[in-house]
Amino acid sequence: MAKTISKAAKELGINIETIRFYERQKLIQQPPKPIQGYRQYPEKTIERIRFIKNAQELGFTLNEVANLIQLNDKPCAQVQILAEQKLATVKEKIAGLQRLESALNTLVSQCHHNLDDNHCPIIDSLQKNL
Amino acid sequence: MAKTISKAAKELGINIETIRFYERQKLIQQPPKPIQGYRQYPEKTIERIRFIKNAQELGFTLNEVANLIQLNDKPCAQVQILAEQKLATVKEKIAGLQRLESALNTLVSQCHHNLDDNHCPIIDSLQKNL
DNA sequence: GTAAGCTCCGTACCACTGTACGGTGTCAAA
DNA sequence: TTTGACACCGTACAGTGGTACGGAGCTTAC
Repeated sequence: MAKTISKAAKELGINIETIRFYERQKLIQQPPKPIQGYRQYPEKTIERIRFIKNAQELGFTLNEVANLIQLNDKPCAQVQILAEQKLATVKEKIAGLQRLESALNTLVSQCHHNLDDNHCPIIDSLQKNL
Repeated sequence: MAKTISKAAKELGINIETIRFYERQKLIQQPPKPIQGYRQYPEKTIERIRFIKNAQELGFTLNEVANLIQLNDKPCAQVQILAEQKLATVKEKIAGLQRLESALNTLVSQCHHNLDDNHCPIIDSLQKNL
């Protein structure tokens, strides 16, 4: 089940060095070095890296991911509080992105209605004081 | 009309050093140094900085802003394509965050129904593949 | 005309998120 | 048993987006 670092990296589609970096950042645990042979990365660790990558995709920094991961040692009640806080920031992020979405939508549709190809409403609007 | 760097920075609500940084990055042109006195930042330059800041708010990197600036002379259609690409990634991010939101919601409500404080459904789920 | 307060400029530094390098150890196959 | 590939480890460097500092020079107000 467990894999060497390069197999793990390949499966995850990331660089070996990234895995080592996450180890240094304490985002994942470095598997113990066996007396003989290379470190073996268990499926659990690989899943955690996938979790990190997923969270990053969603706009979480590694620091935020670390917080999420630290939920591990705490009693359920505390985990819940942290999860609720996270939920609130997720909601804020969604709201922010939705504002962005509608701003971009407006701009793009202005472009659609624009007949003068040499004059762009997006460029205009970015020059204004919002 | 033109302003010294600190007046410009103040008007824009940014740090003086940020203006200098943009000059070094060639995002704005440094006004010529007069024989006597300090550099004068014309309204056009201030507008461009506003442009940069607005574009950043919309999630464009400085590199993308540089592209946008180069598009200034180009047809609207090309600007539109860039904006649409950005729009697509924003939509993806929103969808991802909404999935996360509902996952967190589920977990939190599971916590609510959980009686054993030493065993947390959220922790269980973090071990899993998202 | 002098002090306070700007500007100028180069350089250094910051956090973040990796990536690369070089020397050495280990493994597996021919 | 030798060879080539991979692992290990520490350290250095990279790109992004700034921020800080220090020693000049210049301006403005008193």
